[in-house]
Amino acid sequence: MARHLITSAIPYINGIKHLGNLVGSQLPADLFARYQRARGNEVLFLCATDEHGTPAELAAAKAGKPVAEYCADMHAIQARIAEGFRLSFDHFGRSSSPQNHALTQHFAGRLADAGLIREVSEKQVYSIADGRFLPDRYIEGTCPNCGYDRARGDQCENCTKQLDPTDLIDPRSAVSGSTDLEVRETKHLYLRQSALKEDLEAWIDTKTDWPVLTTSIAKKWLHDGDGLQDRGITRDLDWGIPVRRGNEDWPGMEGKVFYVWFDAPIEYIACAGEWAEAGGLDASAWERWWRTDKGAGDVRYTQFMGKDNVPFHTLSFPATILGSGEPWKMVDHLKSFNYLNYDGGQFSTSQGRGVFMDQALDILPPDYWRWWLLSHAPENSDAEFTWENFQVSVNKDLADVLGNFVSRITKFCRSKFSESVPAGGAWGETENALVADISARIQRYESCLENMEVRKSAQELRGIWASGNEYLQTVAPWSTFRSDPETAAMQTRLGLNLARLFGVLSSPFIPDASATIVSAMRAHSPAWPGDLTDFLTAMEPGHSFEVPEVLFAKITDEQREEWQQRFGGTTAS
RNA sequence: GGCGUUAUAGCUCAGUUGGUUAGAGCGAACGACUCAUAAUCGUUAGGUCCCUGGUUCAAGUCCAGGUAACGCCA
Repeated sequence: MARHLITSAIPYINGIKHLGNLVGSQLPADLFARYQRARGNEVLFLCATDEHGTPAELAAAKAGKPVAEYCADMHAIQARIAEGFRLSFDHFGRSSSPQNHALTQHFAGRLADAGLIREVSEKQVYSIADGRFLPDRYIEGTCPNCGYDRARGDQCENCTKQLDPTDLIDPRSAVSGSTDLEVRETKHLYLRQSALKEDLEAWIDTKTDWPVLTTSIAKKWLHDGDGLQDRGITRDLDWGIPVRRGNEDWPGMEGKVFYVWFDAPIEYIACAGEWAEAGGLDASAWERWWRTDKGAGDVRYTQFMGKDNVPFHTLSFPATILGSGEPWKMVDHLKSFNYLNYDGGQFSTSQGRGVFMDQALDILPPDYWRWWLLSHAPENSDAEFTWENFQVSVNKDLADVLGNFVSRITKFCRSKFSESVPAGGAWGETENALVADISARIQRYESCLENMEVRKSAQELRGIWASGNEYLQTVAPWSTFRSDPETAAMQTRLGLNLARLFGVLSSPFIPDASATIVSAMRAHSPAWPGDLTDFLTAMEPGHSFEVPEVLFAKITDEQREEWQQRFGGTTAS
């Protein structure tokens, strides 16, 4: 039995993510996890919320809540939505967990011991009224270049000129509007990524099976300009993981926290600790997934993420792990996704443009979204969501091809025979050919899923559903029935068994509908098909079933138009 | 301004290391069926593979230049 460690990029805490975020990491990771479990493999599937940093603090302030409370609330909301989409995390953790505090401090200590941390003194803008240092983009002022009065400390978005906060005329805090600012000297820790460049490159060179997109991004960062740059791992904030060197204080670093990019990926590991704790297990339970010296040698680790996250996962996080000198499990395969656009533009939180995860679940069941998103996943290039395409795809694939198949075969059997599998007749050439055809299709389906070819696997699955309709159309039991009821019974029996097969095979994509089909067939948690002839004769004559409710109601033109309107945003096209 | 990605049928997209007549689904037209969610099944029609030039016996595929869209960075 293979062992799969699977992680999805961890979503940031401030707000609800849109469909593009969902299809870029969590959803395909869930597909893979569900498939591997269905094949009987051992899976640990982890995700969490990324909770530290300035945006979280500001969002909390805006909501009028203490940041810890805000994060706890938002974590609960994101967890509920994830459940709504049937994301089957073994644990949905939090980067603010005690486990992550301890582990992040541990890594920092190890890196310091290895001589991979250096201290840097730098000048940053301090807001006296806010009582805090301000990151560049939270300082506003007048652009010295074009006179735009709302330029940010990192860049003027009017003339795009790159700025330093000290360049701004009449700078003020974007948090409070206060102009009572001063430049203060502050000390920070930097991870000497440059010293690990050779190790990182050697490691990446071993990953010959990674997509070109992934390795080329990594190589670019390794070689661009002066090569891989050292990176600050601390910040002057209140909310975060206090800077400590392992279990000890870090002189000079009092009151500072680790920078969110440093602690967030470590949460992948810490999350396994949270999972063990939640299940009442001891440390060995999670260490056998993460420590190659404690049983993780046979683990295959796959990460899912959007393309913007690739540098962190190919360089920064591996630098942390390699630099520690400890035997942590490193990623084996890294599946990255492009972006999903919304109706000719980008999803936009500020403009309310596009569909967000909570809204999606308000209007339709999760299977609709899962099917469309996965069958149109932005694997090779950016993809496009349009309501017309969504309506047509979902109606055709789910309602007409799959839903109607289950409906027609169960209703036919009920009207001509009864609500149990009919007896009589024997397979002929057509049936044997069908089994051979579907066997080949299943093999392709499995191989696509194994290789995480998301779109292709959806196509294969759809083809399997369609073969059921082709069969019924060819043998036409409704005609056969008049002259040869025995043969019609055999054809109907096979049709019912096909419905059960589709239920089982579809579970990674559309878990709810799959469960409905399987339970309507009164097939109790059937295993993934092995020998197809056996599988398609499993429901024997006399086995009772029920005719399920309509599996997928169609999306009407009225609904589509209403949603198009509602989610078009303030600058609707 | 630099870098990167993309450009294939009306739409959404496949096209492996260059190798006959460029594929799928949807949409369209026509036909079959009438068990079923006006569903299904079959057939057909649609392409100057963005443009120009080059390499080659052979280019959607490789190279150069251009155009357009998008993204990232300084």
